[in-house]
Amino acid sequence: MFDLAKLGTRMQGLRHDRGMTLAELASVTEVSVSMLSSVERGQKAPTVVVLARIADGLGIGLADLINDVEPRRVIVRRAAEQDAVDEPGGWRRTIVSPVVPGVNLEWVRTTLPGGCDAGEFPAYAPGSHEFVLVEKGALRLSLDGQVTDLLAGDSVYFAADMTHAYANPGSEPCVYSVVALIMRPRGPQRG
Amino acid sequence: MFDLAKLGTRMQGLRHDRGMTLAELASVTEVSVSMLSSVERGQKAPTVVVLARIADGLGIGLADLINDVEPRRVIVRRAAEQDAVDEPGGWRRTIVSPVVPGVNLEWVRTTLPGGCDAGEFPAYAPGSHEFVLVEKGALRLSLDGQVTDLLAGDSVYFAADMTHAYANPGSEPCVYSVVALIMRPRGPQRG
DNA sequence: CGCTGTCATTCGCTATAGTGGAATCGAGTC
DNA sequence: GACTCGATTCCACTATAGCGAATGACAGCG
Repeated sequence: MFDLAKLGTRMQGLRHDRGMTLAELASVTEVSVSMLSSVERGQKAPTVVVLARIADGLGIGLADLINDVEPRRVIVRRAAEQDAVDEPGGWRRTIVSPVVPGVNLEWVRTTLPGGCDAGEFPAYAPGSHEFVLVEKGALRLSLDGQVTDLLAGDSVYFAADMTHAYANPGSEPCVYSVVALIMRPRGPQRG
Repeated sequence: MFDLAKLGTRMQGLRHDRGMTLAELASVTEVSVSMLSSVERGQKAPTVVVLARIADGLGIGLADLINDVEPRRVIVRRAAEQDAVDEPGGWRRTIVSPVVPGVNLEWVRTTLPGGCDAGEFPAYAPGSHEFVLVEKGALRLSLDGQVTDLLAGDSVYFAADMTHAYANPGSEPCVYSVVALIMRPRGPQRG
């Protein structure tokens, strides 16, 4: 069940952080003072439209307003800037998936020696997906420059239309599998 | 202004991806069919409470439903939070792939004790594909009754619109991964 | 050709979100 | 004390979210 009280508390905190009164927020959001007060007290459940106006008035995204209300079972990292170095070494990759006509799925199992960098891969066409499972050791995954460290058992999904690089930051070998659903680029496209 | 039509379209897409009807989603979410239909068509603005129930019924976070501007790009699942299911018979399966809206890919890693039979799975809809990689031990794969024995390192592809059964004929444990691309015809589906 | 089952939409009704206003209740301040 | 300011709570009222049931729409089947 959705925790209205928690949402209200969070809303009030954000409003106070900005030094706003209910009346001020009301004039910005076009939501009545009484409604704002009710929502902050968890006494009424706003519609998404009203909540979106409130979030906008607070200068944040609607999802941000909700994110902390719901316990997050996953970690989200957004694409940032591109910043990666590549240097191929003595690593080994195994193509697991047989080539099947009409199926654009690739399954590659890779073993990276300690300290080895598998290099950077270009962004695929939008709509491409990639899954990674670390079986052994540690893997450093860079997505458009955003670094994520993974240990054995960890798995990741990411939209593959961003540059992605794999490296083994540890000293012992790292074994990981990559399953990729690759979309063919439509029309002229680079990469 | 909040785009209700977009939210509705997204909701409907997610529901279709899961092969659910309005009635099925209604029974899971405790939201009436008519309300679901209205929201999908952008004709009504649900309250956060209702929207939270819908998101839950779709198996995603509320923020994910709302965050249409920026669909989730990166999802990390730590080893500690992997869903491990212990099936009767002493075998264990781990759902590797995070749930990604719009992507009907399933990645399951299974450990079968010696002599264990994981049982038979029904045929999926035509157009479904399945890949298997044996990491350790031996695996006996039965496809529409035809038996294939696999050893560590072996991999196989098969069109998943046939019945398929997994068993460990040896005495030592068998570890294997299955990547499945499932097409949704209709009706409830089981992994 | 109806009959039957399934899914989606529309319809009538009730519950409640949401408005505007006014009264009330603090805690300061002069 | 009187006055201000912000928040809360009442009120009457309207708009609409949300429900259950009826209605379409559309397939397969005799």
